[in-house]
Amino acid sequence: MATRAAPVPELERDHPCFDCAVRELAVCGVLEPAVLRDFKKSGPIAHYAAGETVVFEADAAANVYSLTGGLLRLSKLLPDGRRQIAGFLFPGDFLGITLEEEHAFTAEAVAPSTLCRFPRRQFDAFVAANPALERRLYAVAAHELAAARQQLVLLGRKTATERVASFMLILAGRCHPIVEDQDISFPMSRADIADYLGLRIETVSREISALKAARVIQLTGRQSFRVADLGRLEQLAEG
Amino acid sequence: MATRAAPVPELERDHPCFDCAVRELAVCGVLEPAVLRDFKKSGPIAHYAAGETVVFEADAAANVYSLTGGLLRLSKLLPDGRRQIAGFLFPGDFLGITLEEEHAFTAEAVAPSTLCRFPRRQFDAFVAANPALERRLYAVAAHELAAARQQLVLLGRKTATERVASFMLILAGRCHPIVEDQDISFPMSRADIADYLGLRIETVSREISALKAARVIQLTGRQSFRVADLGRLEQLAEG
DNA sequence: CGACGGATTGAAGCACCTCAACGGGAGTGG
DNA sequence: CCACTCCCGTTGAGGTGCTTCAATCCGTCG
Repeated sequence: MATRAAPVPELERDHPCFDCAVRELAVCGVLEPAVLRDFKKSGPIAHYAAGETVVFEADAAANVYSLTGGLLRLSKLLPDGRRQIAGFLFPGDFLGITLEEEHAFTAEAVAPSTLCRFPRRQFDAFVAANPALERRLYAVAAHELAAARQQLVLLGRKTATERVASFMLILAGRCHPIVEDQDISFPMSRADIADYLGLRIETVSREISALKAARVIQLTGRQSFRVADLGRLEQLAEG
Repeated sequence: MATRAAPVPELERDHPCFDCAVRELAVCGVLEPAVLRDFKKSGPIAHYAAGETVVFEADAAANVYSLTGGLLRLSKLLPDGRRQIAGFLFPGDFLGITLEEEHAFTAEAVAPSTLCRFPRRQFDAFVAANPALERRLYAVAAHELAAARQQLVLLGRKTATERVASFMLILAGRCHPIVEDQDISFPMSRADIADYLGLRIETVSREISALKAARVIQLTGRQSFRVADLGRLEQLAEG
C-alpha cells in the first residue's frame, strides 16, 4: 500500500541497504545513500514468525518499523473477543504513523516477516532533518487514510458478495497491471479475511465458493486464486 | 477532530485572521503572524449553505480548505445510491489531505459553513516553505487515520446499540471534559447519522429511543441531548 | 494410520432491514 | 388564529441476509 518512490542513486555493495528488496518502495527510498547509511545504523533488522506480535495495542510507541518482507495485520479487539482487522501491511509499508504516545492497533505477523526497527526518537530526529522523508511520510499517511475511508464504505454499505469481490480486487490490484488468469497468492487465513471484511468465516467461505461456481475466479490452492472474469468481478464488487 | 495547537503570538487587529475563532485549532495555528498574513492573502473565505457541495468526489483537487465554522460531511455513493459517510469535519478541521489529483470523497455542508479556500499549488508551496506546517499536516493526517480505523471497528464489528452509543460518545467527546447533563447539540439529520454508522434511519431512531427509555441519555430537542449516565453509555458503546 | 486445525457445507435463528402508517414541528396561506 | 402541507422522525409488523450451530471434508504432521 506504499506509493511509488523516486529512483535513488545506486548503492555501494557494502551498504547495509544494498540488498533490500523494497528500498525504493519504502519510506527510506527518498534518502540519499550517505544519509541512508547513517539512518540504517540506528535500525536493526527484526524477524517475526507467523502469529507473533510486533506491537500490542496500547503499548508505548517506542519504535517505528519498515516492513521489508512478509505480511502484517493491524487489528483491534473488543472486550468480548470480537476482532476487526483495520488493514494489512505489505513489504515496503511503514508501521508507526502516529504522533500519539501509544499504538492504537495491534500489529501481528500473518506470515514470517522481516522489519527494520527504528527508535522513535532517532527516527523523529531524522525526519526533522530530512524534509523529503517528512513529505514522504505525509504521502504515506494520506494514502493510508484514503484506503481506510474506502474500507469504511465496504464495511458500512456493501453486501457479503460485494465485500469478498472487493477483497479479491484489492489483492489483484497489488499486481500491475491487473490481468486475468494470473496466479495471486494471499498468506492470510479465512479468519483474517473475515475479520478484515466484517463477516464470519463461514460467510467468506460461502462467498468464495459462489464466485468460484460462477467462474468469476478460480481457486488454485487454499491461499491462491486467479481472476477468470475481471469485468464481472468489478461489477460484483461495486454493487 | 483537530489536535490542539501550540499558542501563537498575538495578532494585530487589522490582521485578516484576527477574529478567526479557530486560528489556534486549525493548521494555520502553527504559522507566525507575518507568515500567516501572507498565507491568508491567497485564501478567500467561502460560504456554503446547508446541503451545498464543497467538493465532488472525483473532482480535480484544485483547492484545499480550512473549516472555520459550520459542519461538513465526507461521503461516498455506490452506483445504486447507497451512501457511506466517512466522517464529519468540525471547525478547525482541514479538508484536502491527499496528494492525489482528485478528491476521493464528496464534501457537503451539513449546516451553513465557512471555509478558507487555498489554491493547492500555492498551499503546497507554503507547506514546502514552512516545516512546521508540514509537520502539522502530518499530525492531522495521522490523527484522521486513527479515527478512520477506529470507525472500521465500529462498522465491522459493533451492533446497532453499540454503534449509536459510540456515536453519542464521539459527540460528547468533542466537549472537554465529558460531563453528564451537559447539553450537546448535533446539526446532522438521522439520515446522516445512519449513513455514518452503517445503519438505516429507522434503526438509529429505535436505538436512540431505547437509550432514552433506559435513561442513559436525555433528548433535549431533535438535534440535541444530554448524557445522563456516562458509565452506562461507555459500557454500551464497547459491548 | 489417527489426530488436529483450517476450510467447507448445511440447517435454523435472529438482528437489522423493508415497507408502511403515524406523529409533530415549521412554514404558508386564508 | 387555524387549516393545510411538507419534511423529518418515530413506531409497528413482517421479511431476509448474515450469523450461529453443527457436521463433514481435507491437507498436514506426528
